[in-house]
Amino acid sequence: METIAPSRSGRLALSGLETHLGYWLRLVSNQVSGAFARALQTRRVSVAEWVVLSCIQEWPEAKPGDLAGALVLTRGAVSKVLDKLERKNWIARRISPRDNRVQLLSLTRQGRRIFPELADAAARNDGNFFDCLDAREKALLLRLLRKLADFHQIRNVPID
Amino acid sequence: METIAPSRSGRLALSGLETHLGYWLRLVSNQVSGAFARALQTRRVSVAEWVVLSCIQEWPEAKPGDLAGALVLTRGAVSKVLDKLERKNWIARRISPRDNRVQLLSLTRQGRRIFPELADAAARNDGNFFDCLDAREKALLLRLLRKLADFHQIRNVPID
DNA sequence: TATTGTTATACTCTATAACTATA
DNA sequence: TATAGTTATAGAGTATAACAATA
Repeated sequence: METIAPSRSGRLALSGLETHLGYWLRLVSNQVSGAFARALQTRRVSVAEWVVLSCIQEWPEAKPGDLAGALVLTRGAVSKVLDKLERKNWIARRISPRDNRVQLLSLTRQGRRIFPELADAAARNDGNFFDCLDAREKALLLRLLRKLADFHQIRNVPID
Repeated sequence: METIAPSRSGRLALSGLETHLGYWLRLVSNQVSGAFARALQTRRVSVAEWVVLSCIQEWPEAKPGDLAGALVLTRGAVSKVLDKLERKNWIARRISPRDNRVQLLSLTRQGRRIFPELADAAARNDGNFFDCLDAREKALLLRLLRKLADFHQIRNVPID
């Protein structure tokens, strides 16, 4: 059987790509996100649903338009995610008393019950992944990431 | 106009999500990847095409099956990316003399000409993004990311 | 029989843009 | 007219599984 040249480390050598910090960031980030997405998938929840649910939990009376802005999604895309969450009976839409065009979103009783379960799964996923770093290293990584986020004024909530 | 509560930093507050390192990793990673994807898009190139092109550049005589393994894609998905690159005349498929089922991939003359241009765009994108960190911080970030990648034995090449 | 690559099909996710209803 | 949310449509990207050629 013919094979491509393996690198010393066991990882396929890609010197061109590997020299970039962005490459490593993507490699590691995709692994964490992928693991979490799979954890959610066993509960038939998409990452977008989880993020939207979190936002509604965090911002009582959030409006679909606000979510679209924060998540950098179209209003149409948000509308569909909300449909899914509503069909699961995790969120409710009610018309704003101040403006009949506007919806105010909230968690239902079921939504408030399921949220901490998913949040725990997220925390466990995060914990498992980063526990190979000691407290100092974690703080360092967080500081560097926040510095990058601040510098580039990243304001949106990442979805995928 | 009604609005959701803004945080001190200007970023929407999401204390539940924000406490996780994975959140910040995803936030920053998505920003770098997104910027690069947009840079590629102006040249009508997808990230998958770029990654596959890089692999073929790096591993002469790479085979589609190897790429599927390295990129964690199905052979069908790889086949389609190769179709696109072949239609652009950037790569060539030739049958292995040792096994008629196997294809050996290579860059065409055009592919060899375009590759450094895209690699430069990648380097510029990376440079711009991380230049707000000094050399020590960059080295530190790289060390932490590689530690995570090593610990979790991440071997695949990230695509999205 | 097993393997390599291709293809038909379906699904998910998202954008664009037209639409409804309010303001 | 402008805005909030919905929906019809289309496109990208990927997986599953059946397929053809070869081993």
